[in-house]
Amino acid sequence: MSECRFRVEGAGPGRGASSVDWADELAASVEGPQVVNDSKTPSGTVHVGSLRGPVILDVITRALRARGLETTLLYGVDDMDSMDAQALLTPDAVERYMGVPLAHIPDQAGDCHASYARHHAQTFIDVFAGLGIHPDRYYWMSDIYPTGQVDPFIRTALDRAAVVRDIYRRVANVQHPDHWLPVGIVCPSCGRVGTTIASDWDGETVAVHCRPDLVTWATGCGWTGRLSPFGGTAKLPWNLEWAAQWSLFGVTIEPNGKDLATAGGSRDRSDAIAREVFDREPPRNFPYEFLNIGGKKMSTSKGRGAAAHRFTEVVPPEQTRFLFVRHRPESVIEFDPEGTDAIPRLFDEFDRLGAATAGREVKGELPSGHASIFRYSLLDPDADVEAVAGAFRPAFGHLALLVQVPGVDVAARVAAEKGAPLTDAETAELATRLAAVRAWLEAYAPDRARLEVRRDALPPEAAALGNDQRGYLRALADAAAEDAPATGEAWHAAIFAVAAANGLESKAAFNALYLAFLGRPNGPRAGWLLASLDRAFVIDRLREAGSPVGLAS
RNA sequence: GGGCCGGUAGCUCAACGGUAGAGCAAGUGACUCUUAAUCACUAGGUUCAGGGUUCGAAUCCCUGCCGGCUCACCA
Repeated sequence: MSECRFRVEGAGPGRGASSVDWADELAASVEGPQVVNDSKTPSGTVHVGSLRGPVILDVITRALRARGLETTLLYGVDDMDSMDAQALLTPDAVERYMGVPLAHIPDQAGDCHASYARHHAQTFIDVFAGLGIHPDRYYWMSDIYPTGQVDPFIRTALDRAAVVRDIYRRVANVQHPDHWLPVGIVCPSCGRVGTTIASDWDGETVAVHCRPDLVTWATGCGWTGRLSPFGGTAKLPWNLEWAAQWSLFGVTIEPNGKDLATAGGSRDRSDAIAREVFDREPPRNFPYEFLNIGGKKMSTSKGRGAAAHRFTEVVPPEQTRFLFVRHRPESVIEFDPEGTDAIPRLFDEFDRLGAATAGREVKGELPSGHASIFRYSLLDPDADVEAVAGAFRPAFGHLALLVQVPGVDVAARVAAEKGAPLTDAETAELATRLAAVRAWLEAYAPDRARLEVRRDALPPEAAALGNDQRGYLRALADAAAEDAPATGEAWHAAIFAVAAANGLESKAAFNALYLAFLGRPNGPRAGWLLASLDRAFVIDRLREAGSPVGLAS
């Protein structure tokens, strides 16, 4: 099954190209109306990496339209492909449905979808929509075949079967038997398509045998007979189906992932079939690389790289788009969100390019084409880029700290940082980021990003406290016992007052407090942190941490 | 075995024929001071190796090494 298929010919973007120049260069190199196409087998969960193709597709479409070219974006669902992975089926369904077209398998989730294929296609359609990717039309091969639109291509493929076999042998080094025909009949007895083999084309019908041993992953029922391959009783094998789609829909540009782009791979075969069997020049190709997680291919079974819908819960749409847009398509993207600050950095870089796009001065060098990168990352293709870029965006890392401090009015703090009330758009952006921050802390954040008051016992890290700091903590405990500070401000004042009275630098004072309560040398606003805790606990902990060396437990 | 991408500072990457640079991390200091903030400064590189082309190579060519993905059955 394909991850997804997509790739620009001759040229991915050349070296030295600006980061989004690849899309603009492609747009500049074509003339007339364009049809951009991709299709996917709806076989299961969508990984984050499989979003790269759709994002590239969408950026290309936007670039073409920006140039004023009439452009249609198509997305196909190859739901006549047969089920070939047991793991995707519930155990009781394996026997019955292996080898059956995905469109003919009941929805395993039992949530009202018409079929297995519809269920899974819907999940990725939803994810696309969330990323601002809206194909002009989705087409379903299970709908297309019964209309008879594919029949002319099936007929041509059968008439030129020898040419097809030759292409397979020549281009892909795959040797089919001389009687093999390039068509997959849906068995009228058991409904499987992956187990049938057709032969003896007489111009109207083919001989069909549903073989128990044709493939290892499914068992045919043994049916034999003759059938017409038209009107939905059959499907073309993948490489021919692909080429037929190009002719059927007039596709002019079709990117594809590098799994298909390899020499002798699917794209080469389909290109040859388009030229030699269907007499049509294949669309412009545009190969793109994958997304690796921690140097490895992503895989949910290895716990790496979440499913797309889960990833997008943490990384909002525009940052997800940005992740893909800012790298050239032919470069592998290395991204490891697990236990790293990769996600906060992604936000920081997005914000930096936004600030630069708004004309503000930013630190560091900017990638070439940074304004385009920012623009193509936005959800709305018609957004007012200047206005969006100029909006205030609180730093992800800072929010991650604020949300963990009890009693903080985050919105007020953010407005204070901005120095002005937030606009409606900024308030909405803040809400989005807060949700992302919470999800990140829950799912990906490294431990060092998490704050936790060590209520159960004095953190071992507190052993590093110096005697001056211990004295300070004891003095603060005494002061707190006497004055009973109740508010963050009162605690704050007490922290400074006691530090001054003990001749301790405030930096060392805060350091002592963080070690005593959090087991780390820094943290959130200490006065407010202490005020949020039970006072008796605070005083006990101050005394415990303040015990002279040797007496501390 | 074939194809593609890559190997530049601790990490992520940029320079793509003209003096090797950023961000983050690290270190120092400042802010009469909350601190994962901000600011200033510092340090850190035989650009994987070896040949070649060139006035000049991280960059172009060849060879090799290393890493990753991918294809070779189906889709």
